Amino acid sequence: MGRQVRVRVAPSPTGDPHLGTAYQALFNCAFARRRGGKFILRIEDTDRVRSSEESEVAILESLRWLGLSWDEGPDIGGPHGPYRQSERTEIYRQHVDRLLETGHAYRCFCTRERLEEIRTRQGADTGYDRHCRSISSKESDRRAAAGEPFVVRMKIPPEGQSLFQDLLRGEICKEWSLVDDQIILKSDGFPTYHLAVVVDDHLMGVTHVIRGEEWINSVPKHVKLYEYFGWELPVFCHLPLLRNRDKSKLSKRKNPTSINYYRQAGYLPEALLNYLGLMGWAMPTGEEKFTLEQMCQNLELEKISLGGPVFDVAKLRWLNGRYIREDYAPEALQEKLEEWALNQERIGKIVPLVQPRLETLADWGGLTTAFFADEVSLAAEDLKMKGKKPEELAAILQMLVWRLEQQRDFTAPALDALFREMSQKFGITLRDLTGPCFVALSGKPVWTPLFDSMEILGSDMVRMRLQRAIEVLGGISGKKRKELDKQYTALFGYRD
RNA sequence: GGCGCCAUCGUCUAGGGGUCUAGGACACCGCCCUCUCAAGGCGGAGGCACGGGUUCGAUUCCCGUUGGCGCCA
Repeated sequence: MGRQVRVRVAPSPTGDPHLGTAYQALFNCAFARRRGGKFILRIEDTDRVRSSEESEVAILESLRWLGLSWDEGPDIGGPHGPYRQSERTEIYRQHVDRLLETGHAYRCFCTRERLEEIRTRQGADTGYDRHCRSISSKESDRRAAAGEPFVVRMKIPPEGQSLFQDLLRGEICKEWSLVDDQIILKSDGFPTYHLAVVVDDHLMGVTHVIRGEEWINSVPKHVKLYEYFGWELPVFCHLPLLRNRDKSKLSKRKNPTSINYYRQAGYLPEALLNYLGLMGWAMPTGEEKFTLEQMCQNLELEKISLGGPVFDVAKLRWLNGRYIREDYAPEALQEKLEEWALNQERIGKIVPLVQPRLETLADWGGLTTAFFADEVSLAAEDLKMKGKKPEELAAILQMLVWRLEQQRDFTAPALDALFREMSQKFGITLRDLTGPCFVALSGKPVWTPLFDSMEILGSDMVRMRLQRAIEVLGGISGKKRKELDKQYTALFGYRD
């Protein structure tokens, strides 16, 4: 039992802080503590287009809110930094050079056109044809020096099979002939996930790679890289994926996945974390309510069950209720409520919005419930847009949700501009567009000013309520969604 | 489509060759408590996907089928 246990969670800062990240973080963190090891937080921001600092900040913030803490990370540093992949490009480049020198990797100069041609010619099943693998290193150096753009690919054995052990699943076997010569360095000089994860995990001394099941298929490549570098393998442990009610991978279309949403919706961090701990795992006693501390004392990775657990909000609500009932004296609960939303700051923002609409002070209650609620009750007949059928309205709302997902500045003036732009592009009036939004967000056609109200509600709650309105309108089929996606791209550019 | 992973009540799970008449929790239903509703207590309905092996005996082990999910395209 030589080395100290070191584990990590490695989120990509490309969007809202996701429940899945919290889930992985929880099991990694608990395992590290159980074994007296270290838990590392690393930011995987090699996707320069999609990564943002706001997202990174939001992720760290929400993990902290949940009560998770890490021993090393971009915010607190540590002996194996930097902990942000974008700051480690030089390290990756050196490692790629090393593979190039030892002949385990090669430069690929193929153009996008050529790659597409291969794809159409060979059909979907086979990947890259290894065309550039035969270029001599002298020739390769010359072309690179001449400034020709290239990516670097790792060499995969043409035949045989890859065998590796997964802590939970035992031996896993995969034919090499089915594995592509994976790109490890992109043309922009940034590494791909596969290289970065291996280099970082090794350099950071990671002993156990505990992550989502979605990565199982890429383990052979990783194992090969460890071999090429001559490094000791970590233990691989692939956890099941959180699921929607229909068993598909948890997604924001079908469930709120943003941790911020749960915070806004009045869930307690300890309850949410506890609930995540119930996904795939159970206390030896069977007790369902437990603290992070108790989980740390009892976690056995081997006991994790592998069927993908469905994230069931109803049970989360019940657990949350137990915490509220059992762990808070009325005074403490009052403090919680203040911390949540019943505070001067939030109420101070709402007062000016309702003042023109109050005839008595008591009108406050009816006018402001939507600010202190999770879902609002919706009547389908109130959700309508002049001259549009329900499914057309649903489509417009869907594109609005997509547009809002990309909106970082969620202040009233910015939302004002966004709505004007959208209504113009849809060829409808601003009023046409805002009408159904009042209903979707407040449950009623009449409310406080939309953009200011949206700012107060926050992006996560707004999107969740719009999403729900779309469902009330009958939802959007898979086929329709694809069409909409195209239409959206034409109007607003790529999303995600 | 190819490959990989997975499979206990609707959902989360316990169990793992005989103790299983398969245990608990959420949700559901009924009763009790009670000024209502919750909460709480008691009870009910509800599950080992299917087919072959192995075995004296499989829900538990092996193989196949089916189904689900994921990854790649």
